[in-house]
Amino acid sequence: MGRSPCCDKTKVKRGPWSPEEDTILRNHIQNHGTGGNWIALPHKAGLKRCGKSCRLRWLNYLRPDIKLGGFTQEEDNIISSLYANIGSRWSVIASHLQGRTDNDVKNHWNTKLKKKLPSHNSTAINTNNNASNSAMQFSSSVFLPKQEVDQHQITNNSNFDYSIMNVSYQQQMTTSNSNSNSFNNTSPLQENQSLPNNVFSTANNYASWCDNGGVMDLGGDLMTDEYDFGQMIGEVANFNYSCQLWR
DNA sequence: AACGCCGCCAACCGCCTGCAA
DNA sequence: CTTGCAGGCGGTTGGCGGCGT
Repeated sequence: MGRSPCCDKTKVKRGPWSPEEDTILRNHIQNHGTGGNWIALPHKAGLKRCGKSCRLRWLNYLRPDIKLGGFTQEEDNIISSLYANIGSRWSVIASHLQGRTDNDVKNHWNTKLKKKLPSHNSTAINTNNNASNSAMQFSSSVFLPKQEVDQHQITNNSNFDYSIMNVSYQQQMTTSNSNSNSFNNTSPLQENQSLPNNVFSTANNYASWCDNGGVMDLGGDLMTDEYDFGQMIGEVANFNYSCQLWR
């Protein structure tokens, strides 16, 4: 038995939005908000559209903070890094890019970045579907290609200090297993001077972490009382790794 | 000029998740 | 605890425009 549709497809308009429809939707949301109910919104606004279609149109196109135009090299780097780290979690990736939507990021990846990907790098790109014992799995569902990074470290003399990952990984596992002893807010960078300070500059994660007083905002994964070493270290490692391969 | 191919991207589809009843 | 609904999300599609022949 299939799922019932969210609206009667025969009674709603589909296809591209007209400027008039955009104006109606924009005005309605700016004057009344979404009302917390997208399904009811088109009826209230006088639109013959499915509620989901209205939501998508607003989020991907009409929102005032939408950033239009091409992606910068820095944005490309962030997308590539995060994709290597967490796979196709486009909403999470988009949350790291001011004014970009998940649809934007997804389209950009599929049409541009995926083609730039070196073929030999294909095995290094993790999705959450191919995690295995050879990958490091963190509590935040981030999978790190340990062997790939390890091997790359050995063969390419990358300046990434992998030892810091081991320390942080063990701390993370210990904490999650014992369900106690929250992390203090000491940056791993402060504990290990061998990691270049500029390693975070592109992704801005370390800066964000400092700015937030040790709180890491990773889209939907807001860490509050404790620092998510696993996720951050995973991002750093993969960022370095993907940057090396990118060259 | 006409046609076909291809890339881009807006929009749709359907599954998953969270939450309220 | 179960069920149903709405929102959120990622995968996919289809239309359009640019470009080459």
